[in-house]
Amino acid sequence: MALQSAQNRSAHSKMRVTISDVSEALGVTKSTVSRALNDYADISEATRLRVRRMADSMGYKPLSHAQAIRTGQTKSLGLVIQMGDHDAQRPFLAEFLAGLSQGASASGWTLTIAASNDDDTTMETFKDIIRNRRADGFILPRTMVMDPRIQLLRKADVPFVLFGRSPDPTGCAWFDVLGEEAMADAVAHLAALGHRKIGFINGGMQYTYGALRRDGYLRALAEAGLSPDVAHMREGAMTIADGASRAREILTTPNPPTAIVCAVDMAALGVYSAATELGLEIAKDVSVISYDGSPEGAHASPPLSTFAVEYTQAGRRLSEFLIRQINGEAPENLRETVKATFLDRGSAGPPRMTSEQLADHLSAIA
Amino acid sequence: MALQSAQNRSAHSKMRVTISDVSEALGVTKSTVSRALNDYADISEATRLRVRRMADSMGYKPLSHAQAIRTGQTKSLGLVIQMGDHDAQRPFLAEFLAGLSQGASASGWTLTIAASNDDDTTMETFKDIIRNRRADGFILPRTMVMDPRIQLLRKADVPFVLFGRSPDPTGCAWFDVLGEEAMADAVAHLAALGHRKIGFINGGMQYTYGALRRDGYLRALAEAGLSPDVAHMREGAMTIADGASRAREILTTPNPPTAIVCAVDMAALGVYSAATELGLEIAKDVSVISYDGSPEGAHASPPLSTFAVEYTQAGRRLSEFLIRQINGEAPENLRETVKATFLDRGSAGPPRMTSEQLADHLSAIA
DNA sequence: GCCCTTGCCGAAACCGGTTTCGGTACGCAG
DNA sequence: CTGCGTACCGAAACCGGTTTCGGCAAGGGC
Repeated sequence: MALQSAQNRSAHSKMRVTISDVSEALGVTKSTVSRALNDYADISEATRLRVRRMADSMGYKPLSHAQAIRTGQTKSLGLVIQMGDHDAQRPFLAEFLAGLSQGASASGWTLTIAASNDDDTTMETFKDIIRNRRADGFILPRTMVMDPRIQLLRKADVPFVLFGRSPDPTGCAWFDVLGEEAMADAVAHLAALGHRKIGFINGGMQYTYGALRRDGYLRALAEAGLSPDVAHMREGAMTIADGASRAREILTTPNPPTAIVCAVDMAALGVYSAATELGLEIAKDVSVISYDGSPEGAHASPPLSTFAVEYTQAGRRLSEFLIRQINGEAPENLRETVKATFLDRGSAGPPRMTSEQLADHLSAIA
Repeated sequence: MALQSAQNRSAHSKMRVTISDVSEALGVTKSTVSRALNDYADISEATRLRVRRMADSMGYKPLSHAQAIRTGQTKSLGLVIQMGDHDAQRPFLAEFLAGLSQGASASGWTLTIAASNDDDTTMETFKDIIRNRRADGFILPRTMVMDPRIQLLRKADVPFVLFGRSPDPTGCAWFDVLGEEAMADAVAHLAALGHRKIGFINGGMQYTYGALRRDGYLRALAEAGLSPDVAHMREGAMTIADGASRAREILTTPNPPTAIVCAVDMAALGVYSAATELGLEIAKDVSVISYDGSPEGAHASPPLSTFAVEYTQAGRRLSEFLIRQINGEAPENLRETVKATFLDRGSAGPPRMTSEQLADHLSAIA
């Protein structure tokens, strides 16, 4: 009945129920309702309960915009997608967004997104969102070693969480997948299969994962008693074309590796095409293990063995962390890393030839 | 100087400049400033200009949340991503979002997105966003023949635009790509190459594009003087697996087609795997033309000939249309369709064998 | 010269919340 | 019985805008 009277109060039949509706139904002032719902100390437990119940039964939910003008909090998380970026992240975007959205809406928050083309507009986009208070904090995917976004948000004192880690962790919360562990596991796996020369094609070194994955590769190499060979190491491969050219260089060295570890799936698919071009068979002549768990890899032949990242989980944790940070928790306590899960799909096998035989085979074909 | 005084007014040095700052700087009331900026008729041209200039020079921009509580308009567009959906749309999501974001921010609007898993939560998500006024209107991708989203939004009287057309167009604005034209062009192209039997693998018939693309296929077949054969037509193929099983069925009929038109790229990639499995060579034994322009198709071998859709443009137009509709324009005037652009990448060639020879070849192998 | 529009702007209410400031009632000590 | 602190809630200001209402002055018709 209280509900009905509230609904009939206005000419609009389908009006929202406001805080005044609740307060009138209870015979108290809106300030009491507000403070009761926001757990102020000067509200008696009995009143708090009465208000809670009535608000629930009437289906009252405060309008976030109305709150925002006083509190300054929009209850929305910002995400700026950089389009100029290599298309490496695109296949995962849907999952990532789903995770972010889930984590946000679990606390009644929403997700505000913007896209930008180049780096300049990216920073302007951030500034614009901050100025107009369209978001209370930001999720920063693809953390870079020198990240202008971090600098900007630090200076503006706006909360943010990283998908990735940072070399300067002060005041940074993050969620990340241990790419270095994956690279190390990949090397160990290949060494156990009998490979003695294992190459490495890294991704962009401007990202913080670059150094991490390289170190993981080098560490596992050492642990396997193998020595690194700079002739078999390349970096900056984010696309299929990148991976193909790097692989061609590596495989045509005098002592080519019989296996290649890739930091990103796209580069691995480039290795596939380079191998085909050179007359080599993946998993037999040259083994490949990669990282990302992208669907394209599953459809390649042979299917690409790769370390899969759960982007939905990452998104969920990131928005949760960001909300908690906005609500006052220390960013240092909001850090989590998880391991990637290895999908052994068949692109890595025991070496059919030694490095020498492989070199002979290649020169014979050419 | 006006700017400085405004900034120094508060203890917070980096406060936004509010409407009061502007009005004080001009010696008028905020109501005058508000009406001047909103083009009210009872403001003299001289005053309007003075206000405009001062607002610009001070960098004043109204806070959308503050406006929202009076006007009810959030100045944000809603998009609900359905994750349960087939992964067909994922590769394009980034471009689509970028377009939406561009179109929105061009008018100072933002994009609020949410993800949902199943159909039930989708509708709840819509209701939730409407109730809490997180968006003023919605973009509906993947229009369905019986679309519960349209029903809901119609009843709630919330503006929306379709990415796709609707069988019940009353009150609907849309942007769409002419898939039927693409299918027709594909058939004509294949017929010109000499194909006499051309199969068709359609996508989901619950979507409005299903009937359209089928009709386009049938129309072009008739125009080429060819008769349709139900044995060579399948539907409901949205994934690689779907396409593969449909292709297997079609190619193992007594008089198999020498070419197959696919409504979606994923299905076409399924045709690839079925063909490989059957010992057939794409573009030689069986030609394929598809639709979507997905990146996966470009990396297949041979690269997939497909009709590409410009998702960025689609997104841009859609948010533009939606904003204009929210601002009062009639949805009937906000409709646009464009043609897809054919990317001839080599998966369609002249038939190496006739249908009969193909059938013999297949039975010989088996 | 007077009245009545019309143009233009200020004053104040309003939107839906939050927060500050007092004031009342009560319990308890002196 | 009085004084005082405390628990609890109402009144009102406030956030940053929009919108209604009314009033003043200039202009036009008679």
